[in-house]
Amino acid sequence: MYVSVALARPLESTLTYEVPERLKDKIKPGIRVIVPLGRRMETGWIFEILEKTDLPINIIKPIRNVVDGEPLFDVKLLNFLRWISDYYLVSPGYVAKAAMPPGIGDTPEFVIVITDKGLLEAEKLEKKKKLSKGDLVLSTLCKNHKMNARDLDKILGGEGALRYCYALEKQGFLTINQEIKVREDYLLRRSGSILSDKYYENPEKWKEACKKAPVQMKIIEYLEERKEPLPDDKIMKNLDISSGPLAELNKKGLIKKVFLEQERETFYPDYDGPLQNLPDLTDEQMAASLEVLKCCENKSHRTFLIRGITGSGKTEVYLYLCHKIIAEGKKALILIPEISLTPQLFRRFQEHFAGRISLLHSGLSPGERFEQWLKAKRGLSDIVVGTRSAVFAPIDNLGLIVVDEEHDGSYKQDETPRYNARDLAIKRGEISAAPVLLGSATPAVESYYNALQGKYHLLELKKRFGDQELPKVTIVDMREEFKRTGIQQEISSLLDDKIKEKLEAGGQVLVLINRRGYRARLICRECGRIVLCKYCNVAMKYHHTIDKLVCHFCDSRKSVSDRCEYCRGELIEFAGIGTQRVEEILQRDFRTKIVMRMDQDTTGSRGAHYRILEMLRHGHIDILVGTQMIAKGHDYPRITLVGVISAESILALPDFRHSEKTFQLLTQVGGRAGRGENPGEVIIQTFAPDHYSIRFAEEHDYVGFYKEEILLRERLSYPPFSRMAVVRFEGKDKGKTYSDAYKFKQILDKFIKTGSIIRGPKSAPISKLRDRHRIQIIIRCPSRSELSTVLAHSISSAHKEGISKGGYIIDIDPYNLM
DNA sequence: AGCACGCCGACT
DNA sequence: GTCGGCGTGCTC
Repeated sequence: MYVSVALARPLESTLTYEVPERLKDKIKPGIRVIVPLGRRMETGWIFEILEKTDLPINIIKPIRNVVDGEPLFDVKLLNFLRWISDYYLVSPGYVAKAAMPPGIGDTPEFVIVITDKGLLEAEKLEKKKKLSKGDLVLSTLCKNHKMNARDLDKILGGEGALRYCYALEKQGFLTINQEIKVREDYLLRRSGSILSDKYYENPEKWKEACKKAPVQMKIIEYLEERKEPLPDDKIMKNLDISSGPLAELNKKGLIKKVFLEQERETFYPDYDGPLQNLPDLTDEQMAASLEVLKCCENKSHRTFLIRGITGSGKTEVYLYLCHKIIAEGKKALILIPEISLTPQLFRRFQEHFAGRISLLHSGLSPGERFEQWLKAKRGLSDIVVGTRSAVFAPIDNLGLIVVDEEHDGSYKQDETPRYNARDLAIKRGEISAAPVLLGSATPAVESYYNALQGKYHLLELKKRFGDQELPKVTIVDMREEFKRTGIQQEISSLLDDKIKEKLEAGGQVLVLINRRGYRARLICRECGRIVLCKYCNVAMKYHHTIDKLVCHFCDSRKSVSDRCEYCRGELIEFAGIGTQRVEEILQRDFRTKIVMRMDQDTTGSRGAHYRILEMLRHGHIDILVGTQMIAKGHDYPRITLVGVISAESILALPDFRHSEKTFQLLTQVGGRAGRGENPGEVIIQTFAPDHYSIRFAEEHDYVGFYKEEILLRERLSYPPFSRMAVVRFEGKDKGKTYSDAYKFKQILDKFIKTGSIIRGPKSAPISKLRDRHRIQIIIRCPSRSELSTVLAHSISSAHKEGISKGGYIIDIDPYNLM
């Protein structure tokens, strides 16, 4: 009997191990095992049980041990993980690791033991005057015969003691073993006590014996009364004692130690109001819901895209559907971009399903997260709400998956395994035969395109809840403003006036600044155009050292002129302005008002987002200045004005989605205005008022925007029209083949099948490949040793590396990397 | 990833 | 010799 085991190492596939007789009945798919890998031990996940194997028998090693009593992943989830591994070309073990709740882990440890021969050798050292590092290791071990590698490092000061140990092991002076400490308790259990049989055999005798120890007596009486095992910490707390007497009773054998299941206090504010039932839906909402339910009846999987304008009440649709599918005994998974930014959504779910929700996100401690994971695993939650990693939540009988704000970039995981939780959600829905709902006011271009193509079913909510009007949007042309005043102002006179007006009327104001404006892009003061790469349509960065503009996508270069090539206007360096600065200006202009700032600096601590938003809600803030984080879906009725400081700033990012992101941000932040009785207004200040992303946002014309953007993408072969492998070949490869070239080729093959695309400047050695296989060539990598570094830093920092030798570099998922 | 092993150059 | 710094190959 064999098993295929996924290991959290960069291996292309699972490895095969033999199952020893003694472990046979403990083996099931989804269970973790400890296996030898090279000279070390690793924890891996059983993916499959195999009757036989084609591998030569002599290379197969046996499983050392079994970690779990029951599978962590069911078969559907395992298939899901396998698919991800294949699709994103990552090691299956990495995927399994990502799907694990944290805090369940195991720590491998090297243990070094000195041999008799080693002891003899160490004696000789005393005569030696100067000791080498190896000698030091030996003499240290002579004092403590058994040590782990970390402690050895500590004593010797520095790292790498193991290296000397290997040499010494060869000489037979010591042995190196590896042990994995498995946490039996999983964090979920804590130690408890119950009176032992020894006590019950003769209680009176023992009570007598404990007379002189009143505290022990107290414990015995307490345990007798309860007749069930009690957690030690609870006993200690309730009787107000320390652990001493408990240990003493244990020593006498009067109590028995047991493991108990951890009960944990809920960590989020509990909702104790009345539970709400089916929400009242508008005709539009009802029509959308029924479409989805129809799909549920047929048990067919289908992906829906709900395009609902801001304030149209997508949440009601989610809630309605959740009620319906729960009534059928099924469960729902709700994915949200970032919990800290959307406390309101979670609260809505609590109002309906309190007590039956699991909440999973990275802001929780490992223990809290594990608790929530376990609750879902045991089927105690009808609803799981969570951020991207919650797409792996252990839910049996899934009846619905919702991806709220599906366009949001935080669904992308940009560390290995790289994935987009939105796409995974669709796949998971397919595997579970559950409908998937993507919801957004501003869908990703790819999603919208998929809907137009009929791949997703498009549902639209065109009316705002309670017949609120969409805010009136006004663009302030900052070039005019500059010409008129002669000075570069942060706040235009119109915005200033409007703030005054709205505050006087008792409203609140949001001011959005995209802080990521660098000084190193060039913008025309006349026409507002930013210098873009002619191949890639992304902003080029100005490099002072070479006095040239460089494209961070294709590395093409361009000399700098003082004048704009379209209108001969003066080119200036694009200067981003900070939130702090704007906060100061506004505070100066509106002395009596309360101005607050919300950005990375002011929301560093846990719960800071929530605090600021609560202040806003309770009216303790008049003007809130912030970065994109203020744009996310909260709903504050008193906000009547939204100001955007420099709408074009995103356009200066080297990102082919810059137009899309601009349109989305403007639409989203504009949607914050006028959620109450008073209509809202939006003032957009910009140097590029004619840019289509800004123009269509002003007109609330999303169809127009998507049309334009899709045309552009088609022309430039960007997603959704291509899948791109990001590959760079630089210089000669000196006849050497890097082992990663193989990997590269694999990926290449994959992309040939899926139809990739080429663009970018010519690069001789690979041009043939490019013509044949249509690959975009982007990153350069000097050598394999820097491959991981370069990958980790992704495109932009790859350019900082000095380039000498040839090499290949790869990163495969365009949605993730880009 | 992380370890083993080999090669090389710097320094006793 | 010894030590440390790369570069490369391999893990059932």
